[in-house]
Amino acid sequence: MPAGGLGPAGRRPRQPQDRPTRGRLHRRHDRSFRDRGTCPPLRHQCYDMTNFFDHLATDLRDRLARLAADDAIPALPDDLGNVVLEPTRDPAHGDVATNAALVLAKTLRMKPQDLGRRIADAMAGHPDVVEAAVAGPGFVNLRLSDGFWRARLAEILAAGPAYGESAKGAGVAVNVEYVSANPTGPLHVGHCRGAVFGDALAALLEKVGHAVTREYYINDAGGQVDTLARSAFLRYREALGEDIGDIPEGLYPGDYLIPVGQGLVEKYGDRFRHQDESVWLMPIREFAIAAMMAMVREDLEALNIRQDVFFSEYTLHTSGRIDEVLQELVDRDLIYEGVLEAPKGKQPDDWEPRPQTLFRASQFGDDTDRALKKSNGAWTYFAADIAYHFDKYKRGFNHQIDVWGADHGGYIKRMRAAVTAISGGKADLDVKICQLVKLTRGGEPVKMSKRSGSFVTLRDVVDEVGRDVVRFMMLTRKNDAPLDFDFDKVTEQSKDNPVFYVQYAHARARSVLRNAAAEIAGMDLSRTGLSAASLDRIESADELALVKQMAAFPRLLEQAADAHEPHRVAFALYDLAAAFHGLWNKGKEDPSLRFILADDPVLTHARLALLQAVCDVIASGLGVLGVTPVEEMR
RNA sequence: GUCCCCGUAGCUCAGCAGGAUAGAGCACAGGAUUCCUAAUCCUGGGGCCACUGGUUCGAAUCCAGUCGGGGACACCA
Repeated sequence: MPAGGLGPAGRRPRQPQDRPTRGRLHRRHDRSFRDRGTCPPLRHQCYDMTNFFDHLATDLRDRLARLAADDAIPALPDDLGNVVLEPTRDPAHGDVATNAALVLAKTLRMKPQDLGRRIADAMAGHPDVVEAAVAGPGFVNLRLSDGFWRARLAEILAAGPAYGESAKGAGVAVNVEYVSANPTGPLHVGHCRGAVFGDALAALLEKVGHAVTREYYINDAGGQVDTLARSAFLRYREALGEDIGDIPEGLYPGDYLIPVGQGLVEKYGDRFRHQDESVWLMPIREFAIAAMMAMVREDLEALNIRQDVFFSEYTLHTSGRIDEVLQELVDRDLIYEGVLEAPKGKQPDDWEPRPQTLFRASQFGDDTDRALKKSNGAWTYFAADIAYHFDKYKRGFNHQIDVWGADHGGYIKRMRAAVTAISGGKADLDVKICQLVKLTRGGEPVKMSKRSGSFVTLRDVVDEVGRDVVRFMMLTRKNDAPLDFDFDKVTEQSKDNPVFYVQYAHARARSVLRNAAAEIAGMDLSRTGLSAASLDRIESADELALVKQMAAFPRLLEQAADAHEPHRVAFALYDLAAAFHGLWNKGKEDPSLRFILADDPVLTHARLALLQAVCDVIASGLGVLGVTPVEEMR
């Protein structure tokens, strides 16, 4: 959809984000993923080797069951759903804590403190637990042995940048549909955010074991592509030597259509020049859409995005698929002819009560029923979208995510309603909304682009600041929060700039490893060599804190994936970078904390292993975001 | 009028499935460099988590309502 007043005459220009992305919202209480039925009540039961919280949680549950079996505590309830084992916020409370005693106290009719003491005693039997204590209102705090943490460090080194991959998703198929911009012009910044978000989310879901399909819905039916065809026809006449003057209101003025006009001349000569629109509209439309989609793919390629499926809306109309799915809804009495009430408040001037073909969306949580046919008899966009989501369902996607622009928020309920209806409640749809990107340069708003005729294109941004910067920056805010993007700031080499900050941490660590290789002869700095280092020499509190932080990374990935929030990965990397920079600078005050110690090659080797692990975790996280870790800053 | 999102430090924002004393950056004040990149780090002041009620062992977090900001509201895509 065009931005900046290019919409069909008489309509309010749409937001820069026409109908871009689409996706799935999964509010915290939306339990679609959690209730897959594959996990027993206690959280994170389906565990993976790298998420040690799972191991401990399993162990906790076993020990609770044993306590009950030994009559040390009353019988447990079936559902331990609220019992969690999580990292402590304050290191003074140990490494991990469980609320088991607080949650179970009431049903077991015990005082939280008493229950907590039994749990603590039981957990003290775990070989890695060096301290188990009841604290506060009844938390059980556990401190884990240094050896336990060193084992996690070894795991990171063994996994490398693959660290954090898990089987939690169990190969369950998820369809992520994103970008889905109308094929009427180049992608703009709004699409850019949705593109990066969707792609990172897809990668995140893959990382935790889902079978992900990345998809793009081509809106190649309807009035906008006709407008595109007319705009291309104008450029066609121009390519034939006509002076077309200014582009009339209502047509797309962008320069990007000039080569399309030339291409049309190459293909068709002057055959259409004096023909009626009814003759040239379809062939030119087809040609122009193909050209636009080629351009869109190039733009996405610039961000390293390659989607698996490009699905044409037009084919839904021509293949009878819409009639097919709607017939199913008719059979279930979910479609009727009726008259909608006029919306209150802002009423359209041309409103007239009229019988329409309506879908009973209100039976599935929508605010009102929704129209499926336009006044001219054609299907509405929504009707086609139902068929599209039905198609996805039939292709085996019980879990669907759409990533959309902010202006499509009002469309979410009906689409979710439709997915529920067409799947008989078997499929879920989460729609993720991406808020606007505010582009600035030195604080001043940036709005125009020559190439597009109005909006700043995705290409403008990527070409100027680079793919990695764009990708990272787009994820430094939660998707539903507006994002400021300042051309000057994002390329600045300072702590202000999170991209730089994280990349610098990686580069710094790599730099030490390179220097070590040059300075210290005979040390094996290969991954296997570092894995064989004497990790028991990692013993300072700061170093172990860094290890603990990295060991929490797989869990963070799982949680970010469950919440469909890839931005959490970006924030985690920032935190890890901060911890690393902090450790680094301690070496300035206290030289014994430096990584390279000429007089202690064994300790040096161990610390270099730690350094390699930092690189691995950063690389792992950046990999999810689609950002390349750098070896050095330039 | 209805629906959705948002409201946390002066500013921009995190806050992990309800958890213990609410965090970071910027800005402000002070400090650290014979050193593996000071492109960094450390310390400090700063908070009615918009408001009111509710749920409970416990609420910034969940629920209801109020106020304030943004967005969307037949047939467009």
